[in-house]
Amino acid sequence: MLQTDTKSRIMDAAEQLFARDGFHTTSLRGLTELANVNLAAVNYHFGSKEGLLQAVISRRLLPLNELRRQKLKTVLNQAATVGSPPPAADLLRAFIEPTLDFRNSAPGAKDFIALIGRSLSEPDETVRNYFIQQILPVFKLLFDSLQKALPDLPADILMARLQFTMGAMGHTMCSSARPKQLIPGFPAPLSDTGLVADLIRFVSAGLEAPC
Amino acid sequence: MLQTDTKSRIMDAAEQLFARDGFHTTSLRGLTELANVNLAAVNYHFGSKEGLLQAVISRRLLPLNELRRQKLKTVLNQAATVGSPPPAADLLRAFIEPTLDFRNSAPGAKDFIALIGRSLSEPDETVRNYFIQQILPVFKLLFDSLQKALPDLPADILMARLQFTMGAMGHTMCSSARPKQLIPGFPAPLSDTGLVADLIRFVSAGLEAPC
DNA sequence: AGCAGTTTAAAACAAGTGTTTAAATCAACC
DNA sequence: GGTTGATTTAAACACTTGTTTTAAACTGCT
Repeated sequence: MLQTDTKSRIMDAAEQLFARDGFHTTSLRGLTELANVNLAAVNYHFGSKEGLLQAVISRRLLPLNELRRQKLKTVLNQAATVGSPPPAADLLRAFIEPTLDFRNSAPGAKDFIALIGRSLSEPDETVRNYFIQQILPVFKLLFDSLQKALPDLPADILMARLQFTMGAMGHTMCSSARPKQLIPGFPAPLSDTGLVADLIRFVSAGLEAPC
Repeated sequence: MLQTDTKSRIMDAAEQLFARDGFHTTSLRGLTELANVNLAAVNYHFGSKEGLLQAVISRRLLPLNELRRQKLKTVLNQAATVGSPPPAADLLRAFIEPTLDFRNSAPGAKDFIALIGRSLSEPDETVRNYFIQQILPVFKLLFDSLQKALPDLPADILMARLQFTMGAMGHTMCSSARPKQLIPGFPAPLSDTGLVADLIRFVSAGLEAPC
């Protein structure tokens, strides 16, 4: 067999279609056709469509969050040796930048980032719940670290601003995965790397704004 | 007949359900049951489910965008009389604040804001296209005004930061419509008015960040 | 060879979807 | 009061969905 195994082909196709069309809109018939597998293979390997979703999310989110955690720890350790609070911008970079690096790590990773970016505002709780459940620990680490970085910022305002940050991040991630269409009268969008670099500047300034 | 007319009842129910469950996930059977009308009434009055969506969006978005346009013009006129460029924060407030005022203007308006907030990142183009089409003129006005307010900021970076802004705004709008669930370890969220006030501070600082 | 785990194939299942139809009902007007 | 047009009703249509079932074929391993 030259192709990858059935299970992987299903997950790759799912990642692509869930990201492009959404979870509910994607039909197993279209999915299995794209993956070149039999319709029944999904239920055989993953139990259900929802089981497939969970597998698709876990496959990429676990290593991504682990990468975030490591980078956050590095920033915290560096600050601890110097004896000063960690810079907020460095913490945000540690959380955001892996998302970009990650997108180029695997062929389907870009689709995946769009999927979770969208899940933040999705009406359906299926995707969002799996996502939140997996990101919560590292998000908590980010939150606690930022409280040390910005001790004068009230906790509820920090929380609100992190929500803005997640919104900006999610929106950017999933619209940069869409085919870019020039809107007449507006400038061409930045490159992906430029976009993320400026996103970090944007949210850093926003987080440190007076209140 | 004590109740409002059929057409309005359908639109009210649609607004509520499209916002809560999404456009595709909402079935006409559940919708017409909630509205207390016959199943066929939707196709009779609006031609199709999509026609209903378009009507729901236009009903609220047209006056909302008109309000935004007026407020923007006011800021621009005030700046013109003084002879100085308009302050970026005032422009953003003129664009963002009507969204909040609007939410309290009608019983279903809060649902509606969640609907368009979500549409920004929705995979399906149906909702997003109607939304973008209607908001584009006033968005262009905001963009041009901000270029005057921040003449040193390159156009493509301004565009990117407005994208961040829309992301933060949309995410905030549609998650504040969701039933708030306390997450253990995190502070309780701000009130709606407090959230919008801080959103304006957040994006103002972000827009004016050095680049 | 033989066994177990996989994969395919085709079909059917039960349920849900938007839309259409034709008859019934209602309201208003001459 | 009867007629016309708009509206409502219940039923059916054509189609798609996720899932299950049955059987057959293929895989790698001892």
